[in-house]
Amino acid sequence: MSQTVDRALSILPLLAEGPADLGQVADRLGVHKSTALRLLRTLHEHGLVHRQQDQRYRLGARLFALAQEAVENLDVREIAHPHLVALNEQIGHTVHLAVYEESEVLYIDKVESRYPVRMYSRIGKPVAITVAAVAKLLLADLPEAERRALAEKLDFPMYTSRSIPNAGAFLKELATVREQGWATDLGGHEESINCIGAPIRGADGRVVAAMSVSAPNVVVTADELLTLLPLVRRTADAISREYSGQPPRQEERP
Amino acid sequence: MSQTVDRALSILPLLAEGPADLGQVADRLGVHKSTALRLLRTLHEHGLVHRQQDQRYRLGARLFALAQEAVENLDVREIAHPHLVALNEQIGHTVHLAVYEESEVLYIDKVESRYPVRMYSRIGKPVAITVAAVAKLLLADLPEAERRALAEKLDFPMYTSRSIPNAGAFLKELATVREQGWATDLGGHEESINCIGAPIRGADGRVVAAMSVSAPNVVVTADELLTLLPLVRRTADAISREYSGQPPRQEERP
DNA sequence: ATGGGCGTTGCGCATACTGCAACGTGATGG
DNA sequence: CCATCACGTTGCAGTATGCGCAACGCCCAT
Repeated sequence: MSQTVDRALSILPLLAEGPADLGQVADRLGVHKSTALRLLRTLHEHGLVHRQQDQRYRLGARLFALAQEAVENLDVREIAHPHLVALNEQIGHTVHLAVYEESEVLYIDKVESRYPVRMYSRIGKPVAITVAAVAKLLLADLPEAERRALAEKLDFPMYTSRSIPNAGAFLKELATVREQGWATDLGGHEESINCIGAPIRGADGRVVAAMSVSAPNVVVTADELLTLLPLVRRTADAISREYSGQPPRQEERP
Repeated sequence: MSQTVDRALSILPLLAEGPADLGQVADRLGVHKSTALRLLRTLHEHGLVHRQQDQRYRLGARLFALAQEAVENLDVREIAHPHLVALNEQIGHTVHLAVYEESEVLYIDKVESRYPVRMYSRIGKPVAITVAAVAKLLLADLPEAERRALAEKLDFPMYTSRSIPNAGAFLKELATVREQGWATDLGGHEESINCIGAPIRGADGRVVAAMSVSAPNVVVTADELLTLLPLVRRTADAISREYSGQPPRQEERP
């Protein structure tokens, strides 16, 4: 690898600790001042480093801009898809991916069950927001005030006898989901269908998407479905890691 | 400046647009593939670049971590102080700097008036949150739900006849402040004291602090104070630019 | 089978980076 | 008030270091 670049990049974590002047940078790099100066100049031209008027250097605005731009251009679906397919191949049931957008939860990807019995859902279609596992996961991560405001606005249709009936019960359920880090929908939308879901998180820990596995009673019981939970959570975590740009753990290739 | 580092850093904005493979990077840099490979490897070792399993490169987790760390280590007060002093020297009145923290607005810096008449305020002391100009500026930037939740919780003491009396009036005032980008307190806290304030924003546009200029009626009338508004706003903008690591505009050295 | 596209490696050459020493400047203190 | 120091900056000569080339291995598609 490149020595020059290596040295230059070593400056960044150093400046992350706090502002430093030329001498300090040169010392900690173990190079001559003039060398450090040239490196800092280059970093400066790219905006990664900012020079304050006491001449000391700190990290620059470009760093934020880059991180932000990268996040905006990140496509959860693209990253998640191979993982979802792999999971589907392993367990056979329908797998969903959903995001929260403007007070709605939308399916953005789906891998169909291998079994003949299928369920009604369509990519781009809003989710039954008061009962679906993915909806619970996404809403559970909202700031408390927003969560409460949204809960007040919602209708709570009784799709089945096990649907969540009102805002109070809903907020309580969200608290549980937030606590445990996974969610279920056991016959709350369609009497005979159960779901288990897990959240996908970005680099900052915020939930950016949620995935779920759905199966009808006739194929597996709710209890059997729940035994798949560790697998689902591991898949979601693997997607989270890859989405946030961290190296994948061993043995977790999709 | 350094050619190698220059090339390496040029890769970052390129990858911010989206994932790219080795060939694309080499082409856009105008260098041989082997060169691009070495640069990418170095970036990779520092975690700034992440390799997904289709072999393409994207920005890595370290970049996000650095950006976040940089934000945390930013000290608004340190950056703002010389600007506040310069403003005080120019206009003579008391200048305040305040931030929002855990449902409170706190003074974190103050430059005393040159005039004998002073006002009561202390660094670290919570601000009269329902009337102070700085409080309005900071609260006006909160997410709508949080703003409303906070307004409901607050008391609205009638310091003077012009104090804001209730949550409704307060939220309306915040909407105005949010709209116009500056705020006043005309005798709302102490009958004879007026304030004008402006927000200080970070790189992402969020309000990170607010500053204000205060003066008693006996020195300048409210109308006279308002003529200083452009100056205050320009100072706040200069601080914002420096805080977010952008180069200062000409003729705006503190 | 066979070709093309891709990432990777080893190597010789010269470019571009390094460290030194000297200079300018602004602050400190005797 | 000048001396001294500390710090950033500049020009330069030597060479370490990064460069492009060409060849290799691999996988996929034809």
